[in-house]
Amino acid sequence: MQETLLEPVAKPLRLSGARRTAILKALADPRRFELLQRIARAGCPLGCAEARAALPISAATLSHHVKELETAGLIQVRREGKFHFLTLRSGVMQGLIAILSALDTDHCPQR
Amino acid sequence: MQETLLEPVAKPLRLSGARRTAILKALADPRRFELLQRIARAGCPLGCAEARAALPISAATLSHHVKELETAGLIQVRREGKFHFLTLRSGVMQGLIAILSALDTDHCPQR
DNA sequence: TAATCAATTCGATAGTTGTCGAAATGTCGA
DNA sequence: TCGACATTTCGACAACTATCGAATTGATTA
Repeated sequence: MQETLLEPVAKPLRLSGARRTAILKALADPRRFELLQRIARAGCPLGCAEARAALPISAATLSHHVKELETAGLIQVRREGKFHFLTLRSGVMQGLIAILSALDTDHCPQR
Repeated sequence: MQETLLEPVAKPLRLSGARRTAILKALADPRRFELLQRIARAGCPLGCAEARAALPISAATLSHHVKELETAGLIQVRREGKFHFLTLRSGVMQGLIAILSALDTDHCPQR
């Protein structure tokens, strides 16, 4: 791995089938999606307190969703003492988009 | 990526939040995803018999998945007498990709 | 009309998941 | 060390979903 760290936009990652499914499942929950949108719009590292204020869910549930997003590799969690900060991992999203595009571009000449 | 002239790719649809969730849920099942890939690669209208041969599931389960994909608007089912033929609705996928791209392009300057 | 085949619906079941409150863990400041 | 605060884990529960076999609907053909 070389110079990827400060890149705002990473290259599309190659995703396995299992990973693809995990990501799609993570995205398929409206609260998690909302959370991702907040993170994307936040100027970036989003504190959990802000996240919680944005979503009408308990701390336990938020923790659950954050873990799902982290496990799927969609976000990165920077843990600084008491607080956690959430950022997107953009290469993953690009990888997913690449897969979805392939579904579309193989389009048929309609019989 | 070169801009395409030959493909019957539709314009991206604008998707509501509920629709987006329905689509992501539909995509998040591995069998449904596999089915979509088959349809995409098939040269197009895919018969249910072929679909069934490709997936290790019962007719009842296939019927269930086809309905899910149809309800989400990802595929169109042309019913001709005894047989049904499946085709992609490509505008929907483009719409989803547009939404997912938005998640990514708002990327932060990694403070 | 009867038999046959494709697909759907029904009913049941097992597994998954979103949610919470309560308890536990971990961090920081006084 | 103590207490306040942030987050996680635990245990439980309700809702949802993928799956199947059996029964059903609907179309084609003998």
